[in-house]
Amino acid sequence: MSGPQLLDALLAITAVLQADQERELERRGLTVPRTHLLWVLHHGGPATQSALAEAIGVTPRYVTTLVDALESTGLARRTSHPTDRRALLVELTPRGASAMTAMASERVALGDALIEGLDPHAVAAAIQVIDHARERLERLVAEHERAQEERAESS
Amino acid sequence: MSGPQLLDALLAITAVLQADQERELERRGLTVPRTHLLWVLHHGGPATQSALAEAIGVTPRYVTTLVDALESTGLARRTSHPTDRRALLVELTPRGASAMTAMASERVALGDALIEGLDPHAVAAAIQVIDHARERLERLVAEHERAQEERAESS
DNA sequence: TATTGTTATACTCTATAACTATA
DNA sequence: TATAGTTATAGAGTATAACAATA
Repeated sequence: MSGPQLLDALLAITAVLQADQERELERRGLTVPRTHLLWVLHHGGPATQSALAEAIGVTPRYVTTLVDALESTGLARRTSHPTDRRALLVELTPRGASAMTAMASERVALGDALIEGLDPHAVAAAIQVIDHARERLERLVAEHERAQEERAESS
Repeated sequence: MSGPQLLDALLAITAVLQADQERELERRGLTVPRTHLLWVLHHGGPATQSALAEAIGVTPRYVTTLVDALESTGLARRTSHPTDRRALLVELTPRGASAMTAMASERVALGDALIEGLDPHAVAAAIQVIDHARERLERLVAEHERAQEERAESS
């Protein structure tokens, strides 16, 4: 009975979060996948384009496009790989690094703002419910995929 | 302290939900905005393209593209408006209607699956926390927008 | 032979501007 | 004059396939 309600509540806040995020990115001249790539560089340091493709879950070809865009706006740059002459290392420029630092602290501020006026215990309990639901969902998805693979094999 | 953790938990489950949804849509040969349009037709009945543009928050031009795609896959169709010869009414085909019915019940099943093993009271409390956070967020966004408009006016 | 990145191509999402038919 | 929808065009997101240089 309350499961669908939880789903509705999650989808509703998700929609607002995404709209807000997109507005913030637009203000900085960024897009979602470009920001995702910068985020990976911010946390993991310089990386090859293949590694970035793997990390953000897109094709290597699309990483080329993303890095082109980030280079042209001065947020990242390509440097040569020290040992593998096929590969390129992508790294943040100082401007890219400071943009990521600013976004990280804005995100913490947003998180704090979200729970203003709420009992910390209630928030902690809600986090547990959400995490539990996510784990259930991940297991369901994994089962679906396994079932589909079996169907594909048998056909 | 726990605000950013709540945000993280929400973003994490959101990512899984979206990935799951996209896989489901792909299985049916649908896309997110096309499904959104079908959903509006399912709940509100036949509508003009302008009304649909308003309802799903895209330009009228893009509704043309979406309806073209839905017509070519046999899920929706255009009919003439009874009184306004400029306008077209878009409606679900029987196939479109049954696809929407199936998706609605799948969504309820997903909601139920999410909370398996959880105390209903805990779920209800979590829903309250999420709704509260959404309302806070909506207010913040509205304030931001007002502030930006003022800045735009004064410049 | 396998891997890194790029050129070529294509489809979906989405917008603005200009236009046609009708109100 | 205003509105409903379409043609024209463009940029972003994203994929596959073919290819070059290097390992």
